[in-house]
Amino acid sequence: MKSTITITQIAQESGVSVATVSRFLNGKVPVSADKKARIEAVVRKYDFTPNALARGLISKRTMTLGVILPDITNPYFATIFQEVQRCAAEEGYSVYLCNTRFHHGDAPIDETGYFRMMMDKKVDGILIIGGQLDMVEITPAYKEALNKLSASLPVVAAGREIPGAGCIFIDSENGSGVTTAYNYLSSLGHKDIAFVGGQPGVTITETRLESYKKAAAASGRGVREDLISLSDYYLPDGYQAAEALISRNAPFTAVITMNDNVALGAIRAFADHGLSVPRDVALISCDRFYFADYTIPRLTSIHHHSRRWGQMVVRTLIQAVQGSTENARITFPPELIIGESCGSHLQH
Amino acid sequence: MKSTITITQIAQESGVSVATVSRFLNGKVPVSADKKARIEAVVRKYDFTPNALARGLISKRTMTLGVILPDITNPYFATIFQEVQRCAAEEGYSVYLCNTRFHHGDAPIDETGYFRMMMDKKVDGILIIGGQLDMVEITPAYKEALNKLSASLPVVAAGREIPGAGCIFIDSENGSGVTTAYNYLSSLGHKDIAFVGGQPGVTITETRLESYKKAAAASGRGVREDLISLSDYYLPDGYQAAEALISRNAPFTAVITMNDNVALGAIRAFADHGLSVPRDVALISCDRFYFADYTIPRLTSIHHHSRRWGQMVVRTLIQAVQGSTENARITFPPELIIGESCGSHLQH
DNA sequence: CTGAAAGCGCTTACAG
DNA sequence: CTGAAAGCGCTTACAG
Repeated sequence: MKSTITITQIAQESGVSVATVSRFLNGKVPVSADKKARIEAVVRKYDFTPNALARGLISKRTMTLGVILPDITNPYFATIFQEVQRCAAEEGYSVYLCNTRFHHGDAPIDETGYFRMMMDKKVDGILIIGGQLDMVEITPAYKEALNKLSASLPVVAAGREIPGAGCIFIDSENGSGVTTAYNYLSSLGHKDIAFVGGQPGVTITETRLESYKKAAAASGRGVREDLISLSDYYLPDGYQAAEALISRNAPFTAVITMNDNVALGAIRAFADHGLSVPRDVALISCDRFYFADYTIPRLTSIHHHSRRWGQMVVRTLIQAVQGSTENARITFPPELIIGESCGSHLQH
Repeated sequence: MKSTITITQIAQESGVSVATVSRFLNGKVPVSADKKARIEAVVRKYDFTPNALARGLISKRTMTLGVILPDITNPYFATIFQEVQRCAAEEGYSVYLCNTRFHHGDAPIDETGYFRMMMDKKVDGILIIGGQLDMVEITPAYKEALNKLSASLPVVAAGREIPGAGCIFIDSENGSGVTTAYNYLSSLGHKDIAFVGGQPGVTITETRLESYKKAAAASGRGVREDLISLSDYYLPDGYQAAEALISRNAPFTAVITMNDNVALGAIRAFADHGLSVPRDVALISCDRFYFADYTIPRLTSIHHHSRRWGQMVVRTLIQAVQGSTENARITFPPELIIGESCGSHLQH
């Protein structure tokens, strides 16, 4: 539309060379006071800022980051992304957001298309959260694409570590939250504790399930497969998984759910089958979402500090972009937030 | 990191000029079959794709869009954004996401900084949803920045129309949903209907409040200011606004809330004050969020079809980018989804 | 159909 | 401190 002004015109009008204008703009090399003043006046007159494309083309830095994640409508990812984008903006970076999963039940689209897109756009670094990365079985095509990606730019991958992929891996989950949840439910007297939600074949689900099984085994009751009802991460999944659990007629008095979406779905299903949480079923969830303090009942859940985690992840990425090899991988211990859904507030 | 391959190298290895490779890559101009084959082989060998920066610099099209919105953790925006990004990706566009509001209670950051960022990055078009745009009082600085922005690239602005700003304005709200909600509550026998949530001074709040007042006036009972309790759009706001309403000791039997976050907060506040929804208070909300079918009680709310709306908005933007002047502004009538929160399922 | 050349708007050695 | 020049990796008239 409007013909935009360029550094050449600024130079002409200021009576200096483009090189000097460039130096003024970048502020690294000293420029004499009088030229500085002249340039500044012209720059201000036109409200000039340099073309980031031209700048990126020659300097090999675009001040641009890419984030690839499954589903921004999932509060877990939204919270992390928001923090990532905020910190990035503070450092002067713009960030692309690429979703790979759009509707509950739909197959996710291929992430590697985004890899290509981001490489072409010459982003300075990429953050991948979950998705194919988090599958227990990685396809060779995905691994190859990831290799290629991380060979050409810094990649921070939040999820399961893939040996030899050349990314900086950050693990967000070690299952300790589930252990805490299990033990807390045990301490309230529960013996038959079910596990609800999460997609089989995904690392985070398997990790949490593993912790659950270990805790169940340690409790002396042993692992009971009929108390495990997997599905996926959304509300309808929680609903269905809870219904499936109920239909088995296996006795249970408590459940651990994969996240707060699943928890809401499960609570709803229980209610529709005449079971009240926490009166009939105690519930503890993972990945505390923003609404957890306001549901009926308030959720008791494991807080994974996703906001702080997002900050840490983006800082790691920016450091990698800026050439640091240091691997500032601080982890935050998950924290049990007591609400009402496990019924402990009813006890004395 | 890895030195990337360029069109020049592809040309050399294929034994053709860079111009021919470029033509092959763009597929617009015919290339002879044998050269095509040779180039194709080399391109495939290196898995070559052109540098989007260089391409954008010369062609003036970056295949990049910018989205500026208040808060991606708000399900309303997340749903819209997701649809925008999906459609954009289908058309080959990458999209930047810029948040302006990060924490409940924090002041939003200045959007005009993002305007600059997006202009520098030479995005092909920008979508602005809400934020300062939606304030009843627009600051001169904002208006000037918006003018400048829309003078240099296509801008689709979802929110209140600002005369002379040069944007394509799309209105998402005419208050008719609130009218529907009010009338429905009336038909259930409610006389004292309150309005809860929403930030004063924001167009969407004022528009809905206006509809509420009109409906109240039309009902014969008149507008009662003590039944209006504004605040903001988040859960804690719904909670506080509901508490404020209760504390006034003005009788009411039903409420209309600004959105489903506010609804959840309000329901929670009512519960904490011994009021059950829908037994003691009937509730209808706006901006149906994804969890509305799973809360206790299930929410009755006005569905604004934000997914379809997002599709329409991004298509309008892409058309504008591609030079269309047509203003494909289809609107979807809001739809009342009956859940349980207004208690109609209890009546016979 | 095709190549040589100009040019997009910058940055950065290089030589003063 | 400063300018002329080369160059980033492409596209696109222009002339065949």
